[in-house]
Amino acid sequence: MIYVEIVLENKTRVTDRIYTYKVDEQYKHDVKIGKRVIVPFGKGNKKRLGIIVNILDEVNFKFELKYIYKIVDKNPIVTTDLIELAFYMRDRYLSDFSSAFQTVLPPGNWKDLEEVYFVNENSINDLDGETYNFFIKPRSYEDIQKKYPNLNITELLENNILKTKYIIKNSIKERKTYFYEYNKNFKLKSIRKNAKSQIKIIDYLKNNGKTEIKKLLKNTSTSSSVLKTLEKKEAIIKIEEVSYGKVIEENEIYKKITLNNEQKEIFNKILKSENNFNLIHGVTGSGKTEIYLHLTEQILKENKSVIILVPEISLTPQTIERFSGRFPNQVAVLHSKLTPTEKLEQWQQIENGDYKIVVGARSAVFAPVKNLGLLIIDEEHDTSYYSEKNPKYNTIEVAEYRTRQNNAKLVLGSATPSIESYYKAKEGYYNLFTIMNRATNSSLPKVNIVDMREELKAGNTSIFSSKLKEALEENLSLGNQSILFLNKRGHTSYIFCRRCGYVEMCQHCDVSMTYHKRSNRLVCHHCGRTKYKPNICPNCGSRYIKEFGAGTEKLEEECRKLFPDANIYRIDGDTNTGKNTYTNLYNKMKNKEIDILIGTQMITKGFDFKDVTLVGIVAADISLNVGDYKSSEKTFQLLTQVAGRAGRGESTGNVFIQTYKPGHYSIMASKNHDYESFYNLEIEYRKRFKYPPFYKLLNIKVSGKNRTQTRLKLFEILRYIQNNIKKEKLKNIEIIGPNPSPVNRINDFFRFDIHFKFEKNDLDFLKIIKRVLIEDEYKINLTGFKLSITVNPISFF
DNA sequence: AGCACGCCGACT
DNA sequence: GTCGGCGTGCTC
Repeated sequence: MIYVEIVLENKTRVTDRIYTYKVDEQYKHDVKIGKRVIVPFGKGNKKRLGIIVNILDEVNFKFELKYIYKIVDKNPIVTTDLIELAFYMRDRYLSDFSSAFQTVLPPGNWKDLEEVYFVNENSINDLDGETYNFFIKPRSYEDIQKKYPNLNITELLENNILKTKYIIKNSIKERKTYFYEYNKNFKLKSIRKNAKSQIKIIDYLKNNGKTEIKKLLKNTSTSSSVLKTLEKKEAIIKIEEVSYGKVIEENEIYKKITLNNEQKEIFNKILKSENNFNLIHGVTGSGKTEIYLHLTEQILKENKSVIILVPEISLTPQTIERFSGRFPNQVAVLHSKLTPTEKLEQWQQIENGDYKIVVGARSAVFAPVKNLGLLIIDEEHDTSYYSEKNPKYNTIEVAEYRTRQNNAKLVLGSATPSIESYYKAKEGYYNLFTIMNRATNSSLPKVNIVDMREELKAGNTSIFSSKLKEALEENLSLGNQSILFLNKRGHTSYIFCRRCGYVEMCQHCDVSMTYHKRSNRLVCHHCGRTKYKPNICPNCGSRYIKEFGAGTEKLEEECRKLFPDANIYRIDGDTNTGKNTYTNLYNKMKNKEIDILIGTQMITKGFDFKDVTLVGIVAADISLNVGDYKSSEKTFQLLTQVAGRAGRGESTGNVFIQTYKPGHYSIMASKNHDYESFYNLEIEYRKRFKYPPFYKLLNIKVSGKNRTQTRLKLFEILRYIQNNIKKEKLKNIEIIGPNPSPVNRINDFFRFDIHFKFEKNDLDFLKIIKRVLIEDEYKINLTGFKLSITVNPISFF
């Protein structure tokens, strides 16, 4: 007897485990790991979709197992490597099986089952014509109820007039094309001489071979009924082929550039090194992309595949052009703007080996390439590499796992590496390569810091400092382009004093307090302490203390007032809706139809605007005061990236950073283009306050309709965890909470958090969490509650 | 999450 | 005597 272990398509935590089924003799040779199966499940033997993850010869169960109902796939739809990866993710990120598998399976293949009813061909006389025709196409129960509410389906099934089968709900259909081919074994004599059309078709197919139906009918000017006749006579054979739409336009060739000595050295070292993990720290414009392209070329020569990941936001036509322009017709693209069908088609073509290069956003790390040889993560510091949905994976860790599986090279690149990655490089876990100079010989921009407190003292309360205003005026008169950057995000804003720059901080934690509009209170997300919003500044006594939050829209308004003759263009989440927004923007910039471009993060990635000579960062403090352990890092990265947009052409760029905290180290370091000194300060802070990379973080969030009960539920969970920590004598685990979540209520659900800090190598702690919350050792009743676990959240709160 | 089972009250 | 409300417990 053969047994299979399967993972079910699932919505609940409770049934989220592996189930074992028997395999009937008739399917014995058909079972393979990675195929989907339909199985009877539960007391009602309701049919469920599952995927085979293991095949066994013997098992030891105290009860009788059930037989699988049916095998869905002819061939496995996922490789064992990727199944292994799904298991790894469930373990590492404490997610459920179902969503861990969702990420590695082809898009749209892991959904609910639906039972459909269709007619038995032999019973044509048992139904009236209309009903019979209705049931030629398989119909769902609801569709039948709508059309024929009084039809007795059960009786029709019993009498074998209707049959049923299971389909996957809303699954994506393959695009199919049909061809005809001449059957060589056909005896021509059986065609009558006066059958002109038939002969015409046969002659055509004999001369031209396999032909698509449309083309065949057009070129022979015949009708499809003739084809039907010939098909019946078996003179011609119908062939069905899956066809694919194109996602990438034919691009201009992107010329190969010879690497300079610095780039060449890195290229060679990456290829030769024993260590497969690499980090390239190169200033903006240092030519990292060119190194990627050369590496890709080399790996392709070795007949291996390449995955290139870029942040979703920078997956602009310009980025895609570079790769598809250098490697025409070899590049697949995966990102969120594709339709489900396009996604599936790209996926299938990658799986077929039609494409050896995949460019995509984070989920492309799971692309089913054959023989992975190189995985590149560009802008590796970007937060979009953290998944916010289950499994809440870190793309870099997954990439490490996948490249290790395939003995492939991993290359991370950034102008501002994340503290974690740079630390790993310094520890020797990654090879570290540093490029200090721009490849194009253009120099790094000159960065000016504007102290906004001085502006206020001088009586300037507008968004623009006088220095930035003057610089904009001058740049406009010279006919050059400018970018204004304002990163307005989040719904809660902080409170600060416009006169002295004072920001309300928590007295017990080193973070700024967040203003909650609803309760008109300031809350510390760290310890949960609150206080009233002050009306006068506790530091200087001024009344200029207030909620901060001017967005890009306001900025645009002010800008138009100030420069009525300039061409001003704004791009942010609100304006970036259409498919061609990026292309339009790019062309407008290139044609100099825009003088001042206003935008959020969007404009900082994936674009090279050669003629931009001035960049103004309107409010550098926004990301600094979010009250998170990563806020300094984020600010430094953002400022450096935005500043890097300036002066990529021949003339030197100018950058103005407006801030109320001119002395802050992340602002100082970005002014001086000094990553190293920023890193040295930041890593000390991380060490002292037990943050990554020295400690790991874990967040448990529970939400529920009732405030008190939700809070108590979290205390109950914590109690089990604490007992285990005590039992196993684990040390150095810091517990913060349960506290209300930053946004305490969403959709009438109250949310509470517990945060843990634990030593980075303490796997025992993770095992405790797994036992308590995933394997459910204590049978914690969570009906009515939602539970969410995040391992290594990017933002602690 | 579903679904079946079972125990209790209301109604024929 | 039996129909159905919903609380409880299980799913290979």
